[in-house]
Amino acid sequence: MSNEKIRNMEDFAAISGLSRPTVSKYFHDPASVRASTRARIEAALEQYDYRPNIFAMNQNRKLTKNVGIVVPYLADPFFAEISRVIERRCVDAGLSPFLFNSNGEPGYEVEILDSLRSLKPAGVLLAPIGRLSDKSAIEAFCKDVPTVLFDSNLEGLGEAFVGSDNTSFVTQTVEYLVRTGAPPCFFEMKTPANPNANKRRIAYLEMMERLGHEPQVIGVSGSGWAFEEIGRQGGLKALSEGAFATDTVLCSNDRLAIGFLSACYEMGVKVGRTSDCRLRVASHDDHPFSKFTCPSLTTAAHDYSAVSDEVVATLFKLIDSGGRFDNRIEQLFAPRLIMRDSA
Amino acid sequence: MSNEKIRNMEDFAAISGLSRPTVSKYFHDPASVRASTRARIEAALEQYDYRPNIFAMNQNRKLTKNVGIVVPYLADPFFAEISRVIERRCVDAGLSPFLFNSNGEPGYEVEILDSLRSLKPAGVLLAPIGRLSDKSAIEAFCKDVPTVLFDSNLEGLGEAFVGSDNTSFVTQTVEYLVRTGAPPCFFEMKTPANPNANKRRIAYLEMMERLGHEPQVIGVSGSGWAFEEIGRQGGLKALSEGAFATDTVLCSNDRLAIGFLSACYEMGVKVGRTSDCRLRVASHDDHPFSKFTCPSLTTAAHDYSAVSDEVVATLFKLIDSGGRFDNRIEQLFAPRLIMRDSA
DNA sequence: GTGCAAACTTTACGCGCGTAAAATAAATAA
DNA sequence: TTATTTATTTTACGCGCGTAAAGTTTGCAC
Repeated sequence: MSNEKIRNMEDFAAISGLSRPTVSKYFHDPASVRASTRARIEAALEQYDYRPNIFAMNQNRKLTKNVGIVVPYLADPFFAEISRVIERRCVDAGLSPFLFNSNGEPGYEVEILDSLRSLKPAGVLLAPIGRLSDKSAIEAFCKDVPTVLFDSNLEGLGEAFVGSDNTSFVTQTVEYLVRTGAPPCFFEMKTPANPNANKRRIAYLEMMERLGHEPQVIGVSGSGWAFEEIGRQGGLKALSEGAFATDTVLCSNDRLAIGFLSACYEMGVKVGRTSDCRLRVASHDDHPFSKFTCPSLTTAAHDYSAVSDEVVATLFKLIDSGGRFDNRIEQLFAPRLIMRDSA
Repeated sequence: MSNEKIRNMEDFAAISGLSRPTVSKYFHDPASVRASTRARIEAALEQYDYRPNIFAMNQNRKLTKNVGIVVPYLADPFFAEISRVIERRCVDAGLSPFLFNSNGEPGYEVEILDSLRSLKPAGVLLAPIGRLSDKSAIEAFCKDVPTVLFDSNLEGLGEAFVGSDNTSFVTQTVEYLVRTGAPPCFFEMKTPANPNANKRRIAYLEMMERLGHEPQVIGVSGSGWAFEEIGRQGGLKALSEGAFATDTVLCSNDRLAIGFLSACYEMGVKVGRTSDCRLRVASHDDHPFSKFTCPSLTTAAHDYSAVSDEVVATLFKLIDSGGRFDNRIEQLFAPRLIMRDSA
């Protein structure tokens, strides 16, 4: 590395013996310049490690290379994990991802979208908070900025949706539970924040009917995103009231199940599929911690990798198509049953 | 909202009947203009919801209002939580936080710092990966950008460090465990990623000596950030070998303890402080999930709120001081013992 | 060698704002 | 009232780059 000071692209172009517009073109798309030119630039880059000023770049570009990633609740390892993978894919594709956390607060979600607007992003990947989201604000945003929704589908919003097939989650778990024991009761939040929860309840009811069993939904009260605590409190209450018609409980999601299992433990209710157990518990999501619950949690796993691949691929397609699709695309991925000790 | 199009600050200044430099000054610091002027701008702002172009703003400002927040592993809810609080504090102070996740990869940590450099941030809050971090790269970065370290202290790097007092964690837990039962064995990773782990082991050894008990450190193998799995595997091995000299185990951190508890459960080792239990287990961090383990985990809690307040306050002081302190500041906060069922 | 397209250079302008300097106006103190 | 401080306006320049247009060179096929 030399010690001559490269102050701007002008300087850098000079020392690499090229004109500034050519260098500018290279940074816009390295493949757009001749191989020999590219080599010269890259050699100079090694020597002087110049980087274009991103503010000046983005100021004039009609389309920046910025990508916004917005998740509803980053303290949930599920979102931490998926946003990590998405970020990486964006970087690999030469885009600059910016990660934002709505933290379950619809007002903050809107604020994020507002500040995202001024980043002039090429596209945005948005996992909305859900039921409580300010849909008209999101709709307005999607009109201005090419947006792909993921995780939670808000009907009609954004150019595309990529997520997991909620029905298939439940179909698989219910089928498994019925095949191997008693038909499950369904344990969920009465007023879930996330629309996926509604799809799962409906799928449960349909599946139970199809299999000829009486469904039983136990809705616990509580709001917000402290699902574990809600599951625990609801579990303590339901267990002490003997609310479950069968010995099998299917939780709407793993975080609820984590709380429910802690309630079972506290009340001395042994969970598992062996004969000495009083309850079987299963759930959905394959939360990173579900392997470490006591007992380990039987659940249905999102196809993380497929979802994140597809959500990024869809965004790239969207950007290439100039930010609009003719028709809104919906892509659902099938989950996979993970059998562990709890059911 | 009117439908006249405000294209830039020029237009906006015109409709609010002021000059552009005055408006510019307002956006730089609202308190720097007369109250009546401020009112006029804010009235116009309501009507036209103009926002300055952040790229043009940052291009010329010697000091931007950007703040970088870098955490080593966002899938750890501890970091998700603390970064959330810090982000919020920054927004409230009129700064623009940008959150980055090193994901335990030292190479990526350096990449993040590189791209942060070009954001020209007023300051950076960095929780380094730790032992594996590229210290010379971080040192070079800290020379260029005012940086406050938090969570893990890399000696001498950055202008300040804010974190929890690791010694106090261990002093409190060991004291409690000894007072209420057998002296603890210490369960940790052989080659921990995080320097805090070393401080905790040393504190354990010192405390045991002070109390006149024979220390026993059980170091489990494994690397990376999958602490739960490492704790589980190490736990299974240690339990089956009967490696623990006493009936009390103190884990270096909660994530390890979560894995260890799942190993205990799997092996039918009952954990708790009642007489029918074979093992007591305690730990450190008060991980968001430690309340939901089976049994719930006795641990020592970071003073999240004090740490995040102080880390942000320190950054503000640093920015006000022009990016440098005369002497490197270290601020440690005392943890608090959280007694639950596991010990 | 001719012809031609692609790549490159030169020139020139603009983006939206920061910021400095000098002149003017307004608020405050005396 | 006058002097003084503080705000504001005017003017003017620059930041680092995108990008368009017109001319020049290069590589390549024939």
